[in-house]
Amino acid sequence: MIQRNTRQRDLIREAIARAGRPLSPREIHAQSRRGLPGLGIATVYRHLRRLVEEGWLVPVELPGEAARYERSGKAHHHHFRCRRCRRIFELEGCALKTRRLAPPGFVVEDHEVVLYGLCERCARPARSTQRHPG
Amino acid sequence: MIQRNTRQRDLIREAIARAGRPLSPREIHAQSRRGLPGLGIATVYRHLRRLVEEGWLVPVELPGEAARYERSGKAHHHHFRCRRCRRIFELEGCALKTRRLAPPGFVVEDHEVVLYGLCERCARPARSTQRHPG
DNA sequence: GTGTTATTGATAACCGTCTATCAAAAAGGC
DNA sequence: GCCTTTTTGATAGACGGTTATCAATAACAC
Repeated sequence: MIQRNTRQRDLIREAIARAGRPLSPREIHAQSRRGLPGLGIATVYRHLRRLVEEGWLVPVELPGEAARYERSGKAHHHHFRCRRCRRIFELEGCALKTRRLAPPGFVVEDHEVVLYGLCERCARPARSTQRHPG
Repeated sequence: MIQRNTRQRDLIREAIARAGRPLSPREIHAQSRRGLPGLGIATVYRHLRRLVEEGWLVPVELPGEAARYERSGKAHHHHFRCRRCRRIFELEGCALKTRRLAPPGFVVEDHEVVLYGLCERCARPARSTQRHPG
């Protein structure tokens, strides 16, 4: 059960640490593969599970799609999902009013806020990505 | 393409209309079955799809589990998920502050808020559900 | 380097949800 | 009731995400 350091493990952690936003297993696989083309998807899932168990990672669950993973230990925050590129972005802080959230008798332990829309890149006017700009 | 009225369709709509909270396909199946034991799950899915297309229903998407369905036309609101009984409850209104939700350049089109905790019934002190109450 | 044992990659299998298929049953106009 | 067309129920299968299996490979203590 002793942990060994492997190139695969390092690459996976590096991909997440450098991303600046929560990544899906697929994204992590694609990114880590750049440094080791033979990297298998099963290895990515194995390490994700382990890193979550170790407390180094936290999953960001989303409706109808694969969970994303981000570094643990961050301040309370929420996420933004771009409808065009489907990437998840981290938002700062929490915009939820804390009073009278649920009916009497209900115990609120936690909450999740997800914003949907277009990220900065995808929201740029079309002309900036046109093939034949004026 | 003409719509026929069937007992199955009526039962499914009735289950949703009477529930007072969003139901999963499984919950709808279980409930409707009381009035028609032979009702198949495929029929439930077929009608859910159709009722969504017709605009009578809206899906409530949730991370890592089947969507729930509720009547359309309700005022903007969010949901509560009980961690114990796993039922989803409707909350009144929206507790989200609307200013500066996302970084500059991001376009926020929509949002989702989910509270997690214990519903009124599951939050009750254990003694109220003990087998041998004093 | 050697040996032990963890780790890896490929792939089959799994899981829950949902959809397609199709013969049998039922709705509804006549 | 009769006929046409929709709907139904059972089940196989699709689907995306994830995990198990297992022989080959690699880490690392010596």
